[in-house]
Amino acid sequence: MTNLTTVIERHINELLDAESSEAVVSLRRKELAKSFGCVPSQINYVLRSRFTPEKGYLVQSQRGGHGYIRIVRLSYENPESRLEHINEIVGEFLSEQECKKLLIAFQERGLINARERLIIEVALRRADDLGRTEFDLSPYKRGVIQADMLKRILRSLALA
Amino acid sequence: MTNLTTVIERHINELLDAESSEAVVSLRRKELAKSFGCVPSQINYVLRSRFTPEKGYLVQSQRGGHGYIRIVRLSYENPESRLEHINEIVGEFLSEQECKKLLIAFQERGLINARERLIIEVALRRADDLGRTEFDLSPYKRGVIQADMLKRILRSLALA
DNA sequence: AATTTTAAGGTCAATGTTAGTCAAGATGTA
DNA sequence: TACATCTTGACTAACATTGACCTTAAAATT
Repeated sequence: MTNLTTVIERHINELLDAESSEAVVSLRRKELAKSFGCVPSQINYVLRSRFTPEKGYLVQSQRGGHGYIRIVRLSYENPESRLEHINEIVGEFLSEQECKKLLIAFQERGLINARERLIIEVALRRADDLGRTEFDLSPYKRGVIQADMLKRILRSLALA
Repeated sequence: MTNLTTVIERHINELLDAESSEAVVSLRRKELAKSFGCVPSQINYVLRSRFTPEKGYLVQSQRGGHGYIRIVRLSYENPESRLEHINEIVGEFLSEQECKKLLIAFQERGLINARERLIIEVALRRADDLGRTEFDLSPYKRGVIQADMLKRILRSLALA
């Protein structure tokens, strides 16, 4: 028994997979909620928590009569857009938890595999540990170093 | 009478061994703790001390309803068994050039691939750069840090 | 054309259910 | 003894679900 949010997430992903060309899907919030037996705002929660930019999605919507929710799965095919995307989602500072989340998301998107994730986690952990135990850096400064190192690694992969 | 942490560690490893294909296991923290008659946070201690990326494990978790802890084992072989060999090859100190040579050799032996080598090079170079520009470390000290980080990464991959 | 009605979607706060953190104390070990 | 490792529990943070109330856009009416 998995949670509803994940079930709805999978359903939307199936719809996207079925779109051979564009990977865009349009939904009616109320209908989707009804078919899963939940309140409409649950759909917003699914979108907010699962179809985020760092997971590679764009969400557009319109209210009123003939309203809709449109979900786009972005591909970032050319190196330029991948670099831009990486800079955008990693940002200037990353906590250890945020780092892990991002790496998991990247693995789920197929941008890195498990071994690569392992290497990156070990390197970042060591850098963080050195910063804490050897150089007495503040959590913020360490977060900046982590974000910086992660960006460099991801950028090098994006161009490879 | 061995300690609880080790007992729980063995239990999780048995669960991983039972997974024939992918060594992945999902747990409920509270249930596991209950079955061993300990507080839930003991499970976190087991994970933090025994299932680290340095030992070849990746841990993901989710809180809230239907929460879980998922453990992935990437290297079956106990990294400790090959530790001396890695220590011997890498040594206590590594110049940037020696690093590159070593990584190329590893790639040629098929122990890592081009992407993995790239990740490692970027991480080591960044660590070296930080040591030089931010902390004014001597070349020797930086070489020690590089060697240390490389050894940790190689151990995590349980390379030959 | 302006106003009202209707039909969408959005926001937010309350609640319940997990897991994580941290530090103090207990136990084991050199 | 001194140091490291283990154990515990109080407190914190994150995630999921729900519903009351808000905003927007199109259609209908005046």
